[in-house]
Amino acid sequence: MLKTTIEPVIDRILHVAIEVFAEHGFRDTTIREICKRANVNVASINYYFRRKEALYTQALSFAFHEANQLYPQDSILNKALPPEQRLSLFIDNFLHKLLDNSHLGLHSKLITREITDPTNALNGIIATAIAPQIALLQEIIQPILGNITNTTIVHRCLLSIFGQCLMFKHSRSIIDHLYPELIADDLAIKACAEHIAQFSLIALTQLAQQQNNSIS
Amino acid sequence: MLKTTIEPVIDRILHVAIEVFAEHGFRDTTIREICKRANVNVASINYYFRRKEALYTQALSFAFHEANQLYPQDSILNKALPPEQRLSLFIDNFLHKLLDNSHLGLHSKLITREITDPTNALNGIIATAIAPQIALLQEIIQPILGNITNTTIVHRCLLSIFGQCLMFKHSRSIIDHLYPELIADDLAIKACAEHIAQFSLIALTQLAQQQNNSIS
DNA sequence: TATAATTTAAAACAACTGTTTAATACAATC
DNA sequence: GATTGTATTAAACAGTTGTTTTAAATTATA
Repeated sequence: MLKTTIEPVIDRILHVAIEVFAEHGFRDTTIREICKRANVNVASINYYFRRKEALYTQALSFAFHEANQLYPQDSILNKALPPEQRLSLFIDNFLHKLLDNSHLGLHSKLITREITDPTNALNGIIATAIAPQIALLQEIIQPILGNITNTTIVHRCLLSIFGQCLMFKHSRSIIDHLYPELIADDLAIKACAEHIAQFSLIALTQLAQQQNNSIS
Repeated sequence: MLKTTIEPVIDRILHVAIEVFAEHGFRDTTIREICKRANVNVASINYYFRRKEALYTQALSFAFHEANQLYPQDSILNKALPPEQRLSLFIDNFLHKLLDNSHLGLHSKLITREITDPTNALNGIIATAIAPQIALLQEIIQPILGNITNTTIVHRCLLSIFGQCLMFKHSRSIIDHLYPELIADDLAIKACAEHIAQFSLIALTQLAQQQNNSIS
């Protein structure tokens, strides 16, 4: 008897799991729902993954891996570029990752869920996926901040930038309701990314300048 | 037989409900857990509130009401104050509301949950509680933005400011993990509020100035 | 082909869920 | 004091959950 796809059962389960976990979260996702969509028996989950939690953890790793492949950061990593440009590229890349409406959108939704309502998997995610991104942004803005080396201040600036981006993801329900035109299409998203980059660059530059003035 | 408190049963249920809903979210909260903590029979919920959803809705309204009472915005509403000062006050008020560690912290957690993972109650909350706050911030920053009247740009600026604040709530798990010193105590929170105010004010002012230059 | 290992399937299990029932206790009113 | 409306209780109901069992089918191996 032919299956609906040639895709191996275990991959089919993982793909569907990302989908359903993203939609309903870990606790509200039922194994039976995943099995129904993946067209496999409930016992298969236990056979391949032992427990629901193990399936969830594997789905998360898979999501990160795929997200990094679909939105590469090569140009951002290029240290030869001026920091202002790298900042723009970083924000644009990050925002598009967050607001992706394709299959990948499920990934960022899954990760967002893990941040706002953590499970045991969060620590691993912070270490392997989130911390490196923060470190990258810090490396980018440090030259802009110039003489500002106080870590607390730098951290606050990092959060200011990430906060502006994540707003579009974490408070999506409100934006959809009040300002849907802001994220209507790819062009609108690009404009938002440019706004955040401009808004942040102005602030960072001016903060650095004020620091210089206070020293001299 | 004496009850553990003199507080009426219905109030006891509501208070405990806020607590448990904030901890576990609507769907993961069980009526039995609420009843256990409130020391009432499971049938009492049905007796007083008919359905779990009705209890949730009432708990949400109650949370907003209490939050507004504990963190009044009188000074912010004073239109005689300069907009720069009102902006600082607004951000400080908002951030303290978000990061309150007392009983009220449960309220903002409950509301945050509703934003990131909406139920049917969201529409009502946006209309009665969220939209007015956004309108207030818009009223405050409009004078700073000066000639910038393009609504899309204004909306993006609003989101930039709210995003910086909400970062501390929505991504609390990450901040607790990586930068716990940023929100260690009331003083640290106040410093964060000042940072956000300064960061935003610089950007808003400069954006307005650039607009003026491009016109002339 | 015969045997073993792997994969799928249906059904059952035990625990938990929101909600309802039916019976009782309590309070106020007549 | 009997009666009425309110409040509380324990138990049951019907449905769902993660997980396991047991058996059948499929595939690989000898």
